[in-house]
Amino acid sequence: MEDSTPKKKPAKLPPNLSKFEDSPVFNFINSLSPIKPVKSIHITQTFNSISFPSLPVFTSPPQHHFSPLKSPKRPNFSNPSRSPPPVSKNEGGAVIIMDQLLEIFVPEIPTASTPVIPPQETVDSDAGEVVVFRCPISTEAREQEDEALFQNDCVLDTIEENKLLSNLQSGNMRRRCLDFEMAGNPNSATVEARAGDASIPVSSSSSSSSLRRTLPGIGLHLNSLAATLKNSDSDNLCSDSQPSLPSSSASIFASNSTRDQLLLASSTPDSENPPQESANLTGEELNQINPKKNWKLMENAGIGACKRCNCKKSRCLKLYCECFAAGVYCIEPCSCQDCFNKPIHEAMVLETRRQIESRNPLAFAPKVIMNSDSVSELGDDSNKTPASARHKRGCNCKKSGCLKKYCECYQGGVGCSINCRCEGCKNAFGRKDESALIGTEIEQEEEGREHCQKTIDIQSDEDQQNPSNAAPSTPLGPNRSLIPFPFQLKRRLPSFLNDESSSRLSVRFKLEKHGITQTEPKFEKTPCEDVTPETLCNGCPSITDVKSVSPNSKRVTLPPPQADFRPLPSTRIGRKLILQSIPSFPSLTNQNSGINGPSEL
DNA sequence: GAGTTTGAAACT
DNA sequence: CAGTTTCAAACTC
Repeated sequence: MEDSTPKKKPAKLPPNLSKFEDSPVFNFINSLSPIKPVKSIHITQTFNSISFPSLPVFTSPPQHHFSPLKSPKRPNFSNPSRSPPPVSKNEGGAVIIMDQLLEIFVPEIPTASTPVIPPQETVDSDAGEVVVFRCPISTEAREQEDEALFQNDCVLDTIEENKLLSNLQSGNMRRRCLDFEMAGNPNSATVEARAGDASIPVSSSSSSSSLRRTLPGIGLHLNSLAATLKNSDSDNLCSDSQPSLPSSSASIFASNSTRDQLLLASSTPDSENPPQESANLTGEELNQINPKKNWKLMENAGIGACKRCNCKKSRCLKLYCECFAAGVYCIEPCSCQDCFNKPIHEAMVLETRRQIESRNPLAFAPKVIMNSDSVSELGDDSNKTPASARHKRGCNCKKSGCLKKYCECYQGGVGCSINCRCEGCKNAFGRKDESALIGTEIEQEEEGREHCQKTIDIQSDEDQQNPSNAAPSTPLGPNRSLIPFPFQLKRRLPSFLNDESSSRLSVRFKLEKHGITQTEPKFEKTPCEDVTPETLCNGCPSITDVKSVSPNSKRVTLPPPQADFRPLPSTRIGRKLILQSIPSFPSLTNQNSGINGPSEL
């Protein structure tokens, strides 16, 4: 890490900086701040860097890329996690996420077998940096293996594939986010490539090996996988689902950010390891050749993760622009005019972002926030609508009845809350009036339920003890269980880890798989319903995306409401909303093995 | 694909 | 803080 860091800094940082660092004042500040300034600053020029300053909560979307929600399409992806992870969390989270991501690709592989990412570099550095530098090492090897396994798995299990696909889909966003970050990162060739133009093709032109270097492997990897899968299964899975799914832009954002990190991390490794590329790239290469085509395919597949804006007057420098709001650069597929949201205009983008944040520090925060309690619930079922998830500000719908994507709550896959000023709310995910009922009573009631559920989960957990179950601690578990993790991890790792939720996740997934778990009433009709299985829906998110960034953003990602799952009104209602901006306390204490990454960290 | 509707974002 | 305008996504045809 350090090696790379120094290189970067000199270039970007003013000469004076070093002096400052040495100054007593600087040292003092350093001692006070948990975050190490130097590294973090540098990580990349991405938005994130900027965002950090503002609020921990917001790791800016771009950075971690965490801009989960926006990717509206990805919402599914991101599972709502509980609390917004503080910036510091991200660091640890990043590592974890990586693992999980890998796992996603290689669902079957037992975590234990895989070497864990070396914790070394991590701790202090920013999430961004950490990710970048670290991942390369352990990740690659692992990734390759995973890939191979993955392919095999694909053949074996269709369902699994679907899920994977969904994940991959979300990957689009990641990739973009990744790109975005990359832009900031001097090291990445990608940036330059993009800088010239958003044209993705850049990568395509280069040879496969070169491509690797140029493009972040993960992003490509995801794309390729998606493409590959699509051919086989994707059609089945996503095509329909996506459209219907409410994309939570906000959630997407959050998820995105997380994803981005993942991508970034993974990407780095790829670049370093050309060899892997070949393996992964089969699909990729194809994609690169026809970026547009790929894009289209992905969209069709429901991958929708990729956001495309169509801005004409905002120059993509206002929140009107979904890309900008999500913390990602506009890319070729965008139909925007006079776009300034490109790496070449990074300074402007950052400045604008800064201004917006100055006006509204939460502007780039995930729009959908999770209730602290929700994690356990949601975490289990990625598919299900997070009971406690709610839109940060609430909507103001007058005519849509909160039943269309005009409504941010609906779009985010969450119910309306007392914060909403909507009229005639009919939000399928939860009406405002329902939330109004929120009371301690309900909460208690709910808790009772949860308690029961936990008991069940625990039991099941015990019963199923397998490697995968071990999963409780590790994301590696079954494919399904894995999927949700990445999102959750993003922002709230700490709290997340503490919960049993992680363990429950795996278990629950299994149960669901067997049809054992479902207790919740079915949702009337959610977008995803028709098509699919929960997972898919989640994946499809129109995105989860999260448009953004704050730690929350990660959380933001809400799974699109699932047909099968509808949180009981009581459930949702009962929860208190926690402003994500406030970082949850990292509860490192219990971390069990819950998650590989964290535990190791 | 063009036009309309809608509600968030931005502005006053 | 409220009202108005601008904007682009979502939606409809």
